[in-house]
Amino acid sequence: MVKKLYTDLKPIEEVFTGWDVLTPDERRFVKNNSTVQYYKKNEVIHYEGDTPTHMMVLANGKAKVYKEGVGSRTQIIRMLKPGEPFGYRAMIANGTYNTNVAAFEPAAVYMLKGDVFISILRHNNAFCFRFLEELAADLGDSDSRTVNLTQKHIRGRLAESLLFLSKSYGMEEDGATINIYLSREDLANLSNMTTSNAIRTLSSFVNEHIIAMDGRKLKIIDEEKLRKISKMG
Amino acid sequence: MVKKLYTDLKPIEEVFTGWDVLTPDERRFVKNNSTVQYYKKNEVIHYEGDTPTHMMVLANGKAKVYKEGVGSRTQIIRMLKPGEPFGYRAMIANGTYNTNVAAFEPAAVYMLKGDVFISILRHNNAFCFRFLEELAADLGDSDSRTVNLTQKHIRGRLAESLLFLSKSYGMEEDGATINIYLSREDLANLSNMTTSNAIRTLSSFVNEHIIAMDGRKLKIIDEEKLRKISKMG
DNA sequence: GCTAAAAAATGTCTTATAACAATGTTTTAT
DNA sequence: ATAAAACATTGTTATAAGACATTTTTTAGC
Repeated sequence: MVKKLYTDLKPIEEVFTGWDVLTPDERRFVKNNSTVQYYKKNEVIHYEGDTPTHMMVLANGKAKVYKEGVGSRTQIIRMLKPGEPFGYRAMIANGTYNTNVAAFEPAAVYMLKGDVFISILRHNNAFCFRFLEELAADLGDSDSRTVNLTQKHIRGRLAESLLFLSKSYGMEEDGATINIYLSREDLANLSNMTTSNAIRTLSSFVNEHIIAMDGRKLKIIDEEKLRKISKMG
Repeated sequence: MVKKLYTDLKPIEEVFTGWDVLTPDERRFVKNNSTVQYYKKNEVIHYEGDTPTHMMVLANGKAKVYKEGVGSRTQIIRMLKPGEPFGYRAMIANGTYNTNVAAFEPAAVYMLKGDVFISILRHNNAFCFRFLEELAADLGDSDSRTVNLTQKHIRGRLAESLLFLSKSYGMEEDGATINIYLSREDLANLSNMTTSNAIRTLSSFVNEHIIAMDGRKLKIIDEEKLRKISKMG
């Protein structure tokens, strides 16, 4: 099983497009200083407060970036899919991790030594610019997210999460089932609400024929309506 | 008056430390492609949705970065003080402005042509890295802010805002009065609450001898208690 | 396959905070 | 100096969403 994963895994230079701009030497440097780590379902990849040591790229699986707030309430900040880099922000900012990251499902993570990553950032301008773009996009998203989570009402927040998940992870073959299966609790933590309210609101959406549910499988029936609810707040 | 401002103004290379890493040629390039714009109290510097044309640095005055959310509710995302760059995130992300920026008080803004800014980013690695650090720090702040604004209760959010303002803008000579005078509405928009509730909560803090008020002048009496309230939520 | 544990579902009750309204106070403009 | 507008204050009411409790269903471990 683990062996199968090893052979299935695309090499680090292929999963993440950011390496495109590296010289052959730099590529070798990256390859020689990278390892793969495997994580079980629900296993934590790094904790808030820890000192970052590696720049990471999710090779496969799905993961959540989250923060524990007041009174052990959890807020999911961002979600990761294969090919996405993470864990590097803290290193660049020269601080500790600001968030936790955990795998939703069995995951493989490429880990590039921190000093190697920083060294390339400092020498290869195109590579540096590439990450500048990445952070610029993330910051815009984060600011929007702040406003959406604070101002929208429950229905709007949940509708937004469903649209986000479907856009981010895509649909299954039927073209309607969202290609990620979250627990109600995770869905609640993504949408800033209690688990009970996530369940209740999902049920309302089913009654209103906006979505269909089969356990954790969520199918979007009326995307237009969902979009409207998300927009209205 | 305007003339006085002109002569008082430090040159663009001095207000913002990011230029340190430029070559003499680049410095000249920046100087030759920069202008100064003056804004009146409450004047908007740029709007959400506009296409960015310049990288800007607040030369003097104070400004707010904010978003209009659902039902014309406003959320202040960030506040600017002299020497801080802004308006460049959208340019790097190759999109439109995600936020509005407006001056709290009469302000002077250095404006560097966008293509010049991008060109230097793409050629000077140290300069690029400098902005990478800037964005990395801002993203960490934004993520924390999301959680604080969604999970803390009203008192916690207001306490946090007061601590933030005092740290960010400093104190007056008395060592206690916060060196920025915000309207109740702005304070509310910074703290994600209605104006009425900002006023009510400020009054409670006064009754509890945590702060003292004199119009818009806010004096922190018991910082320890404020910190505790902010932490507890 | 059975038991224990975790997750989902639902109901009821409470409360924090927004919404609305009315009045007093300070700025600003002329 | 005066009127108008903006801002601050306070009270009352309504409600969205959390807290808590209970039951049902699903999942995981042995």
